[in-house]
Amino acid sequence: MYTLVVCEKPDAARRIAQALGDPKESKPAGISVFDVANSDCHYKVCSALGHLYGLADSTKNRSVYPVLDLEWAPVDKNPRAARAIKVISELSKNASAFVHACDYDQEGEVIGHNILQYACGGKYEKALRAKFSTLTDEEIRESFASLERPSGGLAEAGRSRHMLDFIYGVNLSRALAQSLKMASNGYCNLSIGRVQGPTLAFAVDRELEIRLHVPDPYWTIAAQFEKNNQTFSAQYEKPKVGTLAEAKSIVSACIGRDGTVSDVVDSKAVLGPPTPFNIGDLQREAYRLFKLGPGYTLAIAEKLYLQALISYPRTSSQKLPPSIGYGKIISSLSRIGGYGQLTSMLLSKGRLVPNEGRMTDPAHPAIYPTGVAPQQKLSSLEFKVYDLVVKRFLATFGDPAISRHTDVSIDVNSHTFKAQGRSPVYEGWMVFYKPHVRLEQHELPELRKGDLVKNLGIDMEEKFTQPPYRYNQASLLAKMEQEQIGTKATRADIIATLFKRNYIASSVRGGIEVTDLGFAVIDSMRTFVPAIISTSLTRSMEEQLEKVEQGSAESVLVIEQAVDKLIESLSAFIEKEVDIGARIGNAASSSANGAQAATMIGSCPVCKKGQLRMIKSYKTKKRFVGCSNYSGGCKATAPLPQKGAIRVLGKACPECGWPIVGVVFARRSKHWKICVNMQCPSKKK
DNA sequence: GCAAGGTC
Repeated sequence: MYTLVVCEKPDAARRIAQALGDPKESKPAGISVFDVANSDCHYKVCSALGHLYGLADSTKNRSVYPVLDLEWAPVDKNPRAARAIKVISELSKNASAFVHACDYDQEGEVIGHNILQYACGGKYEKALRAKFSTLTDEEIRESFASLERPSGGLAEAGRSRHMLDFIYGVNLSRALAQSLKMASNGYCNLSIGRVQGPTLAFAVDRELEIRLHVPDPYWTIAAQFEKNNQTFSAQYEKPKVGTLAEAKSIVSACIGRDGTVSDVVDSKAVLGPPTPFNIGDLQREAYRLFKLGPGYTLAIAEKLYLQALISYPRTSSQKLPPSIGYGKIISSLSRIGGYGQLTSMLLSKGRLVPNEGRMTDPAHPAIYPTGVAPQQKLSSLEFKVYDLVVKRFLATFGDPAISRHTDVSIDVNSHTFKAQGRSPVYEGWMVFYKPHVRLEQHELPELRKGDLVKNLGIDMEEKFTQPPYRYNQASLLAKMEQEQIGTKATRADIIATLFKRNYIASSVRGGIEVTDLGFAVIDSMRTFVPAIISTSLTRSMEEQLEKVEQGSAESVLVIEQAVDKLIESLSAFIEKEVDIGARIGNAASSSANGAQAATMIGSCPVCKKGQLRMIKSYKTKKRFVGCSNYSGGCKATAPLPQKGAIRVLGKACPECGWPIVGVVFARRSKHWKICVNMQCPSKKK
């Protein structure tokens, strides 16, 4: 007889088995099972692959809604998960006891609960719960020494969360699709949900801010001074001068007059080392440095993890417990090409203390390199991410960096100008994080209070207040983190879904633009189901589920209440269904033919009415030329080269009348001028 | 061809 230990993922099963003793691994149906026999107990440690059970629609018909009758069923489309269920189910038959050892959080509780209930024959309440905050040997042993009955409330809250998300998400998504069908018999893959809604709304709100932005003029004034044959510049004390008259009067008061140093303040700025990466930090940094999308970064990190080069990446922790063995990892890294010099600096430093962040994770520490040397050659992007993880890890052990700041005030005819000097004193941790960071260096001449400085010139410049920046993938993900919607494992996916739905699109500079379709969806939801595009739905859901967890609310009632509200919203929605569908249909077609991304390149020689525009196809993501009179029946199109920047030259081809565009490549190695018309007689020559 | 959440 043995105790069956159910874990959330294979990696966790392996660590738990190792912490419990000396495991023997077997692989029935390709699923790892670890056998650990001690003097006093015998464990079989097995593992799920995340959720093995999910909610299923009992009607099985996607055009029917509302669907409120849900059941838990094995996840389909994942043969490995199906095999895991089979293996666990088989192992449960001869088990005398059960330990629920999934991640100690709400989803982990659900994963283990469902396996114990559905695969092990209703063993959840009889099982014991292992509670750990990270998978270190000590914590695992401690958790197994103090096993308790599981909290049914936590599982109930988690299962209700699945229900609520399904009920809102699936039904509203179907309502959107159905409205389109009622209006035009069209079909478009539409969706909305508790996280998609607010995320799209963030982008919409930003888009509106940008559209409503009125540029306000202001003036900046800069002065050039000289001292001891060294020139330096200083800014007027007010960084923005509001009127032209004021700016002019300042310039005319100061022009040609030398200045006097009225104040010199020396200070030391200390910049502490960074915290170790959690997945969000890594995604943001990889975007900042390499312009890698968060989903891509996650995929690369997983690959590195599967090659044992880095620790488990899907973590929210910014902690590095000593049990991972700092010294051992750092000395192993010293044997991997290029890190020797950095690691020896750290190893000679004596005590190693990482600068940990505030965030924690129920199962894993922050992301760190394992010290294992890459067995196969990494692709250039894989290497970049790996190298970033290594350098970040090393940097967290570094000393604070120190920089000297010199802030100088210069008086010119009773006007004050400010100059700032920055000089590095001590690089500290930045040495490990090169080339991704460096101390600012900006020298000023030696200046003392009372010194005279020669005025070499004063310039004013008119500027305009800028609209806020568009979100990019990294900043939208950061906004989701800030607003606490989605999870570390799903945020990148949610953004990818919004792209896939054509709700948002990437502009040339990486900014996220909202398409007409995105606007139409948000508009309809704002009118009929405002809760679904607001973060307050997540907040109130969390509150309700907290009560379910504590046992002070019935999950059935919480779900019923949500259903009532949804039905109310849906009936109002259905009344206006045709109008909504028409609006969405129009928006979908304008998004699909790329009306937003159009750049005019010349007049259309075919219909002689429209303008030829450069369009990015939302389907193929490729650019091409199309006529603005497309809806009026002009089908003039032409392909474009997919690489290089297209320059609008405003010239028509003398042979055929189609526009000629320039194609410029980044390194200026090539430069073409081409007629876009594929059938142009000039091409036959 | 619908959510969000796990994980591979």
